[in-house]
Amino acid sequence: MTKSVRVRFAPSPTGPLHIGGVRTALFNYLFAKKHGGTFILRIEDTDQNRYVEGAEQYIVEALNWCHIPFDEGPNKNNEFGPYRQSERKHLYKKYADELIVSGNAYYAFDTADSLDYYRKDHEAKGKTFIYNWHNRHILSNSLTLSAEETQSKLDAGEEYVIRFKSSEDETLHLQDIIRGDIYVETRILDDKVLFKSDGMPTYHLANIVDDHLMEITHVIRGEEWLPSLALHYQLYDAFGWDKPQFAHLPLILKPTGKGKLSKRDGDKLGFPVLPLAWKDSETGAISRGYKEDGYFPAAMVNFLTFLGWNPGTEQEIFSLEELVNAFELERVHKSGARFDPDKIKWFNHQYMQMQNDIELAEQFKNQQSQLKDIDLNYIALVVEIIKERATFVSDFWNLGSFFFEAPKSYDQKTFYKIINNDARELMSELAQLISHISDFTIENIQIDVKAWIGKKEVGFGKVMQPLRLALVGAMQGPDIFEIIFMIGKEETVQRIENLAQTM
RNA sequence: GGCCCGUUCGUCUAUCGGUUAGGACGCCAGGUUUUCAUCCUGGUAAGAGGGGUUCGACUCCCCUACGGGCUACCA
Repeated sequence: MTKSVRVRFAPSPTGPLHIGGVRTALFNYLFAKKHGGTFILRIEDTDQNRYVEGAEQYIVEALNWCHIPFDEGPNKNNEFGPYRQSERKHLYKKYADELIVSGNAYYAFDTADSLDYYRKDHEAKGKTFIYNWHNRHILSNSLTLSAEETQSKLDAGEEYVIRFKSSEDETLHLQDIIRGDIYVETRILDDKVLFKSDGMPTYHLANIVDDHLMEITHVIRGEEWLPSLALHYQLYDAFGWDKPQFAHLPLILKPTGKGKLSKRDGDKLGFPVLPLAWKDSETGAISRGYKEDGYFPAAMVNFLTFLGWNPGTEQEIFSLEELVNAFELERVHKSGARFDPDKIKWFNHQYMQMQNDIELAEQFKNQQSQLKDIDLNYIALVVEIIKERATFVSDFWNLGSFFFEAPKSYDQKTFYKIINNDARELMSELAQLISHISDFTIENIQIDVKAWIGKKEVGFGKVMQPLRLALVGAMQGPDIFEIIFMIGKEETVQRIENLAQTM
């Protein structure tokens, strides 16, 4: 029997999760659900200096808003917990020690200053300083020091780190579900710090230990981790543990220009890069979020899934359930994908059409104070008419304010175009006509008005243009007879008379 | 600089040795709407370059160029 799938999303709480992180979480979720597995949230807060208040809560809220909740994580199904690495602190030292005993790691006493000096010195000579086999024998560590010296330094409470003893001459064969076979020479790898002088493990140690303890079967993470894969392989081997399978996701790139999408791009480029708005506690600056900008979570999830993945068919609109069924890691791309703010808007427009009118009406009502006393069913009828032209609920008011209140002004250009004695007289007559329509249905209004225009032998435009101006205030909006029917006889007559008077 | 990964229309992508290289976003045009938008139809536009392998390469291999990532006691 194969082990049941267990994947984890392991962000570090250094700020709000951005859209790239959301996609990593999403692919983990999709993969887990596709295989009936478990999706775990693990908070990698081993760097106390970069910890940001509220970040963890943000991550949880973002996942929930996207409807990709985790099955195990902080305060949820504690079977493999705790899920914050800071709360697992006591665990890691033992494993680091184990590696020292087995000869796979060693104590290093080099100060940050001295390493800094080496790096700068090498850089000045056009070389790169790498702490590994070629120079560890001349640096200050338990490999160069005698056992007694090392022990006395330790006893004296001198600061130390524990480094992995990377092998000197080995070719590692790494395997990635998305990228296939990768070969790396260990001679160019450095002896990464596993355990920091502050008593915390580094990412590498904590990650491997936790993935092992939490019985993670598939590590799905961003491409930025690919260079670390060699180290992680060596770590698993050093512990004698089975490795999970790995999949490194392509990065999301800026819409234009160079490099990967960063948190700062959003405000700079005029679109959100965050799922939820975030207020920086230091600067007070607020970064917009997809939620607050009016995106439907399902639209964002749909769009995000198609960044670096596709089902191989021409279908683009997928519910989350369909996504789960169709998702395959093997079809994930190797190369980075540029983020396209236009396309996510298009997705939102598509999802708008699938939304329930009453629910949209509720949102609309909550956003627009003018709607406070308007019947929800009437708002829903308006929504039904105007949503096909809308991308966001916030578009509704501009698209259909005239369903709720008379125009406050008239479009100047159109007004001067249609103003003449003819029009004024026509409008007065039209108001009369409409006020006498007894069975006020769209069909009847249309038939009567058109018949009247035909009888008057004036062009349709002569009547329809001022009529639209009277009702809407501008040359835009849905079918005129639909508007007349919606706002009702009295209101229509009133608006036509208003225009006539203004003329 | 070093190491690793990548490279099909402007963008997201299909293609897994034989296709008029398909779809979507955007853009342009036409139609519908006697308005605007939506919508519909059509159009624009691509295999980085050079070598191989092969009867035949977008597809396989190599080189170059370009892009991306990493190169911390950060994740």
